Amino acid sequence: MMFEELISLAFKQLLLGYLFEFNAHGYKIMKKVHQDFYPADPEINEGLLYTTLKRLEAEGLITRETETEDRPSRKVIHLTEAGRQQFLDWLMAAEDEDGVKFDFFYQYPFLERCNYFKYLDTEQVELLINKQIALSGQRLERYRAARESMIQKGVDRFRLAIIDYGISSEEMKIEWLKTLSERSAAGC
Amino acid sequence: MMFEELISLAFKQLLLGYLFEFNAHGYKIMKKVHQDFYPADPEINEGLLYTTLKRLEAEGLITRETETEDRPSRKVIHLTEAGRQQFLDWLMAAEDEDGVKFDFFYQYPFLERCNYFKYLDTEQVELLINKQIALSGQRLERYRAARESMIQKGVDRFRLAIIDYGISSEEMKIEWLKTLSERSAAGC
DNA sequence: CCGATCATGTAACGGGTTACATGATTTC
DNA sequence: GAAATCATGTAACCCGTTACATGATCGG
Repeated sequence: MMFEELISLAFKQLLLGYLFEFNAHGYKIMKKVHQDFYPADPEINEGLLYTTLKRLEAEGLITRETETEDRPSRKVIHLTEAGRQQFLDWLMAAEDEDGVKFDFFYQYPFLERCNYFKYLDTEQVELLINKQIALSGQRLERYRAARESMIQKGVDRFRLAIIDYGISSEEMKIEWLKTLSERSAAGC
Repeated sequence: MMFEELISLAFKQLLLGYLFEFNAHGYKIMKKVHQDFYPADPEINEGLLYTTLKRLEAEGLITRETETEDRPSRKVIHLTEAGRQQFLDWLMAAEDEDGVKFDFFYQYPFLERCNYFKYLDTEQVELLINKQIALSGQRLERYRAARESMIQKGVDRFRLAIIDYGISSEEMKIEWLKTLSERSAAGC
């Protein structure tokens, strides 16, 4: 069968996760992905979706059956046992390192700019920092609202913990940005 | 000239940043990138480097002059005025949002797994959490060591702030992981 | 002189984005 | 019957990875 060492990549894993929880057809998944991650409404990205589904089918991780009863003829997807197993293997894997030395550097794009702030004058730096504080504040609001709606929907404690991570992360950023602002002002 | 809306992507921007600070040839940059980001010693990735340099030259952001004096014939790179300007434009840009709703979700791969922890039993979850705590602890040590060497090298306060962000980030993660562990244990 | 390092490059391939094509069904 | 939405797909392109090719020079 030979697909054991196909490294589980981002989108593929996302699909397996969705399909582990419910059976659906492509369009439905697309809608849900965008509802979960994107605020935009054109609901694009059929490209990756259908090509990845084709690949998953070829790898024997899913099956797709055309539903002729429903008029627009959708293809209902089912996880195969191999697919289920591969998802669980990923879930229980303890390793997720990829060898990058300072991964946090890429996690927050602002840091890339910060790297060169010595070439800017204090006012410009102050402006950029304040912009970031505002952005983090906006994200905090969004995350807190999301947390509330998650509680009302009754999501499990692990998923709630994820949004808590997001909140802590933004709070930490804001604190760090304020310290940075002080340090920047003090150094001239 | 027409290259104004070429969105500045990760590696391209990294190169412009390096070249803003010093003139160098490809091989030297490659060494430095790996020294800064990768612990491995095979020092691979010529592919992206030289193709990107070619692209930057075609875009008029750099010039390359072959140094015939030095024997292995290196090509010394210089940022053009357009290149310098594009770097500064990026540096002073206040926007870095890309529309992803919960970007932090992708920032920490563990969260993707956490999303499905309700399907695992408490011991397995505990195991995975402890592994993450250990990993964060290792990173913390590395970052703190890096901070010390940065101080000794006399890097500017903004670059020091970047490593401080990394340290805060890992400390926050560890705290969050411990809370998660408690919550996980309490829920059964 | 042999291996390590310096130095520059090409080619194949991968996931992901963007844009387009197609057609059925629902809604107004 | 026109517009919106449902539903599936292809094709071109881009960044980045992996692997390979080439050759000069330096240290043992």
